[in-house]
Amino acid sequence: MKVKDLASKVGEVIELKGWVANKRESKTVAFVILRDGSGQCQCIIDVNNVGEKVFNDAKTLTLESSLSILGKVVKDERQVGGYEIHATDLKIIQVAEEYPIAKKEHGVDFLMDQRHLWLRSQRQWAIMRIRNTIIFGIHQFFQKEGFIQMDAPIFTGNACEGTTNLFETDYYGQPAYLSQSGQLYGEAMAMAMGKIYTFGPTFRAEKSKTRRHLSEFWMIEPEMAFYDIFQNMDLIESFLNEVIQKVIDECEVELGIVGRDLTMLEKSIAPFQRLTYDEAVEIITGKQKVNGVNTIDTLNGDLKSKEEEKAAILAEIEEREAKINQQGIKKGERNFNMNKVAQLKNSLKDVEEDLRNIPEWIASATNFTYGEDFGGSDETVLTRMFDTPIMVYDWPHEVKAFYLKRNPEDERFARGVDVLAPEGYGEIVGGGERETDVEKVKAKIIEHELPMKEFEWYLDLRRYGTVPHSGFGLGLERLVAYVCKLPHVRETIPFPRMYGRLFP
RNA sequence: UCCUCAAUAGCUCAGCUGGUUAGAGCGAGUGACUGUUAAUCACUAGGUCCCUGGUUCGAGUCCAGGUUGGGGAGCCA
Repeated sequence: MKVKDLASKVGEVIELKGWVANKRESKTVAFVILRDGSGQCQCIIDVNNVGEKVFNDAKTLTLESSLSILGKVVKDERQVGGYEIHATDLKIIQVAEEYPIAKKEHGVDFLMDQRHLWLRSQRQWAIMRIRNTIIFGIHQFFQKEGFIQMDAPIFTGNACEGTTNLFETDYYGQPAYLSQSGQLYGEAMAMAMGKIYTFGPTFRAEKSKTRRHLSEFWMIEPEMAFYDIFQNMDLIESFLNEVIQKVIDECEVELGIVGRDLTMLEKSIAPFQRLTYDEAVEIITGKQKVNGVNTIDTLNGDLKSKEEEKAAILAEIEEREAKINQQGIKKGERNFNMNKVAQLKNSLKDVEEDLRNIPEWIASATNFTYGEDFGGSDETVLTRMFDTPIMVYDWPHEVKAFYLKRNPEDERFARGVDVLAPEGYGEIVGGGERETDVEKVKAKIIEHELPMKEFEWYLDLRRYGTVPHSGFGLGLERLVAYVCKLPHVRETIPFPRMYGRLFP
């Protein structure tokens, strides 16, 4: 019996197995919040129903102790989930040692050290379930569309985008790298199957300490024969729309737990804004208005509202500190206010960081040099102007990967496309149409100073029945972070691997 | 690799311009109270103030170097 199925068992006596998520006790009655992986439910252990012995056992329960409870399901609107259990019996499996994660705010480093336990907390539980729904939704979408799932190798000899951010391993005496993309292999498979997608881990040794980088992350890379860049963009659009819609439909409870504001997420299910690089640059630099406003004015407006927000937080801190210092204040109320102040101070730090950043974004946007790739702040500035994801295509070929096709109308541009998620989440998809002409690919390999010999097999794909083809790569963790509106990708994967962290 | 901020009790943090035996809350333990939802009351036990060196009569506090972590840049998904 699982907590999620209680609705169908009202009035019956059932057994639940799980862990103590929380406990409150008094002389004659104890309240145990039991979590079983499917949800949480309050169990009432009344000495009059279970007897002295069982009640005394219940009193020994600590946080995260494991147990099974027998009891009657009772509907109670006050409870999370709407039901509670009136226990008739209880079997303790283990009384847990003192649990390190308390019911309070913790620091990131501490929580990361306790990741194996942190996963049990409600918020992490919700994120992992949303991740699962997204993964399943991705497979469903591609399978429905007739794609064949393929597994690209993880050891690879090809360093397709330079070796600086590759993990090198010893492969029977020769260097092998951990894959940073399965795309080249995906192209080969697409020539065999028509439409394929990879779904696997990728590794990048970037010594990045930012909210959107991991050293090990999961990437989904579809590759389609006979698709041009515009068909590619159509696919990206319907793909993301369907996956996000599935999460909205199926993860209402989980999205509620992570505190996701659905209005923005719902707005993103729509045709995406499509901009060429040139158009995007015009908007970033403020020369082109969007709905009557330009980026500079928008950012200055943001600056103003952040300042108001800061003032409001400061006022609330002052108010609550005054309350704390009042004579004769109840201890509980005092603690409550102290906790609030601690939270407020944290949000103050965030607001102050925004206040420092926004002027820098304005400066970086106004001074943007045509021809360069977008930086993190440029992406933020651009996405700030729209509610839906943005697809930027036709990039200056110098800043893009060697395998991208040039725009036949204008050779200055490569047919790459980046999808930028709203709300500051930046690039979640990178893709494009691939070069089909063997000589042009060769020229690019030379330009990028890549070892030609190792790419001979890739060139074969152009020698034997080359066709127009396109594909893209989606970063799973970035998508999860965006869907959940998390401040950092480290919470989107069970055991994040990033610069400076290998354990647990 | 660069810029920037931080490191004090198991946890979250105070500790002002260097000055006796370093504080609070949470958590833990004990007892009382209670159909409770991080909000009752009291008591108790918890510290190599990250490391090394320096300045000083005196360093948690100042300086230098290091270590670890946060945020960001670059690069990317």
